[in-house]
Amino acid sequence: MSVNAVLIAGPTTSGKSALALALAAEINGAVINADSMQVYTETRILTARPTDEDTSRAPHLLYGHVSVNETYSAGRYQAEAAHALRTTRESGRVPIFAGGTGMYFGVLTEGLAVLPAIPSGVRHATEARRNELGPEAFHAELAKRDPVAGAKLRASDTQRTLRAWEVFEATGRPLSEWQQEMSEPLLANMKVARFIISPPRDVLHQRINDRFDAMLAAGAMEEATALENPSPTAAKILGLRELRAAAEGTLPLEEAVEQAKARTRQYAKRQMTWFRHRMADWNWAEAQELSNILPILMA
RNA sequence: GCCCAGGUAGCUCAGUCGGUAGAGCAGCGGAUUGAAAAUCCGCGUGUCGGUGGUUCGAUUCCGCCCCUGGGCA
Repeated sequence: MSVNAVLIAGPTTSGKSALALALAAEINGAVINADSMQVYTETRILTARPTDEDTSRAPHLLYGHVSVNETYSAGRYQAEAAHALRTTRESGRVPIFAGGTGMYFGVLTEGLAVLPAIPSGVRHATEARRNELGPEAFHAELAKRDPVAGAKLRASDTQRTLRAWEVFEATGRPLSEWQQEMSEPLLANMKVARFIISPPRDVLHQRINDRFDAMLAAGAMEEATALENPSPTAAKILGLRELRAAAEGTLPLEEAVEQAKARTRQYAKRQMTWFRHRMADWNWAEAQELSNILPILMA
């Protein structure tokens, strides 16, 4: 093997996890998670996390190690992935990163802006401020503190305007300045093989629909309703909102299921947009067959 | 069999007093630097059931046929 690490990305239900497992067994590898939602402990079904059977066949790192009551972030992923990478290499195994979160792959291959953690109190105060002012006035206030962010972001972009505001609030410096300095990519100076598993769209949609039905049959409803106070990050798990609404009786189950499936399809589409434009030079394969990637790995 | 109501975008529907049509959802395209399974931006994709007729022109008016739902038998 001439590579130090393997990256396998793909939209949800593309079969990337199964491929990563098969590859790990083949080349003495360890699978490291690159998915923002599979880190949560209590939501194995809803996030389609690898099973115990899977994890017994090869080491799996950064899966299900975080409670849904905790908030997670790209920054925390950077630290944890660095550690997982080190221990895996020390054990003599090949690290195989598998997942669907484009931004986390960015941490691996491009780095992340270097800036301090923002205290959670600042985030809460920032949200309260935006609610108080309304999106337009909040955006106008932001532009006074951080003109670059003000010009770049729309008032309607809740998430990014909040982020820009809280960074300025906590550090006294505009986010755009912090972003000038990037950390070293986790995989800097390593020989890396990169793959995208990209099934045809109609196949993907069929699999998404089927998988959600399977999740329900496997107890997704019980899993969703059992969660108490999921953090804002965990609350975004697809299907969670819909199933909880159904359990509360505010949405018919059939509609909840349709909405959850639709949102999953839309997510897969966003993933594909990212991959097409940010990972255009990766090795693209339609199916999760080992034979699609082994020749390239061994070359 | 007869009487109503309806057949318009993938779905639910609006509309055109005759000049080839528009909303929501779905879908498609794009952005993405610490909540990213999030957040944001852009785009109607259509034999207006079929067929004859009237008309310069029919999705719209008229006839017939087909289909769906309800009622009467």
